[in-house]
Amino acid sequence: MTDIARLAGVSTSTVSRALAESALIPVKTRQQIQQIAAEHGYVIDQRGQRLRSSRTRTICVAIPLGHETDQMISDPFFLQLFGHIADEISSRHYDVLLSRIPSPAPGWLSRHVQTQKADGYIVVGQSDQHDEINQAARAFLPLVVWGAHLPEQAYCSVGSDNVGGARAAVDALLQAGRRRIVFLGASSLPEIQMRLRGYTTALERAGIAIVDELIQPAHFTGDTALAAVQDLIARGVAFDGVFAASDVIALSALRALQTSGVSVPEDVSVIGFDDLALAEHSNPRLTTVHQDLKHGAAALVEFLFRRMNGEETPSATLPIRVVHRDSVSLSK
Amino acid sequence: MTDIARLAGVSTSTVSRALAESALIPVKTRQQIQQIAAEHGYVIDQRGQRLRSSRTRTICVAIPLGHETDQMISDPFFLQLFGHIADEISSRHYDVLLSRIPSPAPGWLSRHVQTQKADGYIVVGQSDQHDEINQAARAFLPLVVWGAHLPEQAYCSVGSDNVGGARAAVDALLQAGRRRIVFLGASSLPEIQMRLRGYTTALERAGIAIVDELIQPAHFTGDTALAAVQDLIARGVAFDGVFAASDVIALSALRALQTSGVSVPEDVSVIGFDDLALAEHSNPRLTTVHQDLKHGAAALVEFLFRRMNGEETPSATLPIRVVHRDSVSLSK
DNA sequence: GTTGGTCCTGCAATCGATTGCAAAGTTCTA
DNA sequence: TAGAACTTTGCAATCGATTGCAGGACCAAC
Repeated sequence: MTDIARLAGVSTSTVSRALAESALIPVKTRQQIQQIAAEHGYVIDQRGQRLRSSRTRTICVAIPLGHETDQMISDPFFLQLFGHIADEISSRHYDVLLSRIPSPAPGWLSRHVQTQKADGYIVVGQSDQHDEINQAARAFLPLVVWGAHLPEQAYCSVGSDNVGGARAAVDALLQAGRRRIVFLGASSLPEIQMRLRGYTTALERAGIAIVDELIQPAHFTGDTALAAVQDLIARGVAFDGVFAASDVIALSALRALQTSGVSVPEDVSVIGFDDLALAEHSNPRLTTVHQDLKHGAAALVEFLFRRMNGEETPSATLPIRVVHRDSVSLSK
Repeated sequence: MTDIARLAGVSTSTVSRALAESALIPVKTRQQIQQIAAEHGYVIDQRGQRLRSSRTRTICVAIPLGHETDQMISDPFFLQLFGHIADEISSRHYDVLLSRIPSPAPGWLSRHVQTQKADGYIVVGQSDQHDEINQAARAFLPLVVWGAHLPEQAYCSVGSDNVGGARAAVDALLQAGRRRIVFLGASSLPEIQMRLRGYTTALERAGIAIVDELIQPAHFTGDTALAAVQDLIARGVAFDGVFAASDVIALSALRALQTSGVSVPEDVSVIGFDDLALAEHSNPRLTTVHQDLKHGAAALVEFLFRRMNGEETPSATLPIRVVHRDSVSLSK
């Protein structure tokens, strides 16, 4: 900047103000200086600018992986949500900083915020970090979370109606005449826990007893789901429906059933959760619960920017709907 | 940091050195200072650190969209590649900064580099910015590009064997007895141009004339592909095979054919390019050309880090293979 | 007691911008 | 023509770290 100042025959103050379109500098001078800067390929160094002005024009998207360290960014659900978030942020001319937190140590979020790398934070998935997020949110306003709405939550969250969605999913299976319905999902995660609650509620309302054996853990990567279903079949456990807590898990279940010669949807009907792009193209096409990630991402970013302006925002729960395709039979 | 220094009864120099694990500070003092910092939740402010030390520990992934401004980050191919890249970068404990460049102005890359926001750059797709990238690469070493290997290329690129892959794809259709093969793709992009070259080469070798009418533009978003295929059918143009320059385009073509009552693969065989997760789950399952994005991403990041250490790296072309599924018949 | 060597520690300069304040220059008014 | 009012400019402090260099403390050897 000193060089540009010398070339323009003014001080760095004037250059700084000219490039910032300050009204203090007459339009003519402003244009001259901008011209010189452009000719010499000069752009403002973000390092200095950020230090002095404390604004980074960057949003950090953080993914805590307290529950399973090996989940990757390349997970389809995360990528699809992240894509929409990134589109929203970049259309507001902010940069997107992506941070994967493999094994969150106590205080990680507060510390991360303190590094001043970003003006606002979007945390994707609460993992098992509810308390940590709560604590960070108390001292730092521009923070929104994708996930479940939990009791005693001090932060702003946006997420789908997990309980209602799960209930609708199980109802769809019940309507298809299914009675012995398997639940596949990792109930250590808040969102999955709520889907499990929807599952039990729907069964109870239908007067069907909960069978512990039919509730099986399954991670997002899908491998454990495959094993769980194969194991059920091998042990001769009878079931005629599967509610998978995510589409990736559902696709694994589909594969396990098909390789065991079980026909879907006739012998066993399968319903997923998420409605990823994958679901529409699977074979048979996956019946699933649709989460509107595009609107979810828009809401997250909208709330975040309001918070960066000092405004408070409420949490939001997005409605969901069942998308009927071919993996659930119409009736038994 | 001043506060920590006061609390520890030392100078900021000592605190800085202690937190950086400098050998100048005795282990005991070092631990004491780290202890105090931890207790008070102090972490080094990146703004100051970056300004002073000129290292950001951040890699920027930039996507120039000179060819079609409306392509989004949520494009499945990009997301899948980006996911792998982000995994590689974050496993090296670097942050990932994502920058979408909707309408690249001349000099955008050099300017971006000058802002000092990142230590290295990965440009995904050359778009129509070959010259721009060349120019930036001359002054800035830590820059690698995902894309085609072009003549007079001054930068390091990693990409698939587009010509060979396309030739193999068309050969697969020829072996299935197909003779009137449609090409769907936006030939303004270098990578697609090479796939088009592979297409023409394969046909010429088989002694089949190139029919201009069968070469149709189609953007990555897929909508134009749908329209193009519908248009061909409506105009009564005869064809028995489709080579789509991407899986997303192939899936659109599949949909257009199916809604028109054309059976795949019997009436028309379809082959794609990319082998996204989508391809495996489509109906019929998509025969396509597999790009090994995981290894590609690993190579990109490996090369980038070598370049950040001042080393020169060559460009790489990854081998490719046809994955036979159900959208191409075995023979006519 | 002097010299020479280690081992620690802190002063002060530096990275590249932004901005409050004061001064200089210009125009307007009485 | 003096004084007020306004416009334009630059000085210098500041943001929060890092690091070369000098100096102090301590010890051993002669």
